[in-house]
Amino acid sequence: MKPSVGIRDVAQHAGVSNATVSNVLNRPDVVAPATRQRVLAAIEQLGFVRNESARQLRAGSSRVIAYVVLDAANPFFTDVARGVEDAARDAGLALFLCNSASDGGREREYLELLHEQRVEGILITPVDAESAQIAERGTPVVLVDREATDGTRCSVAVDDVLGGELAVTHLIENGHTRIAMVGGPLSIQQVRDRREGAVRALTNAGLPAESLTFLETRSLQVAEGRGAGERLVGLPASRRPTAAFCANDLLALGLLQSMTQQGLRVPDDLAVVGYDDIEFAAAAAVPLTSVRQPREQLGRTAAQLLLSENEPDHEHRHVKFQPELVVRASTAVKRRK
Amino acid sequence: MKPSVGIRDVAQHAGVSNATVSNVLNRPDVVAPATRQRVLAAIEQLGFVRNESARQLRAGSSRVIAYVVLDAANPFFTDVARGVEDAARDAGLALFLCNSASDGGREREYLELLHEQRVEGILITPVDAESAQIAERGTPVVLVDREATDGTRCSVAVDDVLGGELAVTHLIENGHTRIAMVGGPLSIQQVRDRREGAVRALTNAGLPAESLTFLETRSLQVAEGRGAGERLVGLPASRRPTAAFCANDLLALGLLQSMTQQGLRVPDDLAVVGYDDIEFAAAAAVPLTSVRQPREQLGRTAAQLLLSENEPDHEHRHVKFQPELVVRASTAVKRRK
DNA sequence: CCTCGATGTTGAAACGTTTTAACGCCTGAG
DNA sequence: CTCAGGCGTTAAAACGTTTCAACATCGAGG
Repeated sequence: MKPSVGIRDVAQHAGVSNATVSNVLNRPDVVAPATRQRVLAAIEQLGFVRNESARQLRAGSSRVIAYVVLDAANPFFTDVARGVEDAARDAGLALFLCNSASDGGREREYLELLHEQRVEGILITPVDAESAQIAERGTPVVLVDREATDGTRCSVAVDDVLGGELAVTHLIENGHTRIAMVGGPLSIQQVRDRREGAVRALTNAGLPAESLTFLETRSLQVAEGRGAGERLVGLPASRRPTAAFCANDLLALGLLQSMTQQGLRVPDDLAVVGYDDIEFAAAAAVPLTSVRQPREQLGRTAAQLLLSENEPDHEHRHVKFQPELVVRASTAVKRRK
Repeated sequence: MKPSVGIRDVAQHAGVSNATVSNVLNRPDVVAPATRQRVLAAIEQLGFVRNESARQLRAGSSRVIAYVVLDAANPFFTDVARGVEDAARDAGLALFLCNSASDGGREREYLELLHEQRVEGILITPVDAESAQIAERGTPVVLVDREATDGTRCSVAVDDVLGGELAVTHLIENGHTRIAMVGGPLSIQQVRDRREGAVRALTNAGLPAESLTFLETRSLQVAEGRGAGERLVGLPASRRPTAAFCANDLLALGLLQSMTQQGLRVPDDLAVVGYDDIEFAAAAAVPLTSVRQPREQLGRTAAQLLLSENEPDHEHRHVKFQPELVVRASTAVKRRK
């Protein structure tokens, strides 16, 4: 069933030593063309596949990096992953994606496995602050979309406070004064930062911090956005916000849907701003104003930082990108009729 | 920097032989409790991490399966992956996700790497029919969302002809007779099958096959759906379809957006049916009628089939699931005003 | 007191590569 | 004719585990 043809079978078949076969595989230029041909033919004929475990055991390096992602179903992360993969390919590395699905247990298991596999490096968007304290075990680790609090590793993040400020400032400029923020849970650093930015925008405009109605959700999924929409509409008209800032686009899409179902118009009855600018934001029936993060660049930079880890004079760095507001129909200024 | 503490360092530190350490790791019950404690303490103290390469080299098995996915950014595939991972976890295996991004070259590279890594098995949604002919190299391979034409491997698929038939029959029952199908490229088997189903539905209803306007797209992305929408609206009113069947939900979402932008109402001016029933389909501003595939079950079954591959009396099987129509607002019957 | 089986532990041989230093051969210079 | 140097090839030693047969140790049964 599995004859498991090895390098020495190939060697024997080609009438050379196994060292020569190894050379053909790793330094083709060093072996005479004639011999090389003979060896390649033997490889083809026997269906030989190099055993990466043995190779790695001896050679040390694995040619693989991994990205442990928080939620593989969130388009934001798949876009980041695309950036990671591009950078990895440029460096001749393959990328394995692991999905922790916001589960600390899974995350730990994958980290353990990846360490054991001796991957070249690990990128991770950790489930929570605790799990970010992953013990250093010899494999370089870079935090993605989180800021490393201590100086023990590199991190790549986006300025979420600024993002929140951009979003809410935009709403204020459009004449809104009663604004809601939808997001949660507050255990997520991002949500806290974005809210802080929102409050700062209000303060800058001379508005009281209380004019921000905070609707906390249990997760950042579409369904939660729908729920928030219902809560919003249930508020007494005098206190009901005229605009909502959502902590991510999935929530915003849910909110949007909820509005439409309840017979309210976006942006006329409620302006909506999302966060992440995922592809579906632009594709929504009412295209969503959103705070764009440089997703692919985030991934690409994280990968590059990871690769620089084993340079001799490596210093851990914390890169922070600036977000950018993308204005679309969901916050168009109310038409005077 | 990397002292690389091995099993024998642990052994020495605990005053036992390396065989005992190995036993603690793999058969804890066989070693005396006292010794076990001592060894575990040494492991902890030295920060030992088992070298999986060496383990695998000797032991043969890798405790990992991989899923080579066609497009990691398509929610359909991430849902399938979720099913795969659940099944893998139940079997004590980890899942590595690899993204071929519809690129035959990447796909080949990943397959090569995975073979070399000696993963326990590979699940793959191949880029095209050719690449489905992956040479058997000792690692079990199962096709996902594709039907294996030859009997050399297992496959898990969904009846796409039936799916197309369900979709278009529904439209016909709602009174539509001029129907468009949006999808492509036709090199994708799924698209061909779904079209075949659409035609069959028309035939069953006694309508001519020509009443199906086929709008071919270059990919199954949102942007292509928007483009198709513009082409559709550009048709002379007499020939313009009153309903559209899209080969997947991404196209349908694009089409939907295009309609709204052009001031047409869904479903009043154009009824729309999608395919896959991804989460965003229900969350769209006009909730999308769609053909649901048992995504997670697809993944789960594929994984189970893969695991059964190394049973002694294994026979390659081809599982085919039935799709199901989910009716939502995008095909609500036109209200008589 | 001897034997036996059970229980725990160990030494050494794999596993399939990569790598290093050495080897033989050939060519051209002296 | 000798010798230095280049080139292609090779034997053998790693790499860090797992596994297996063998080995102590001990208590019980004869």
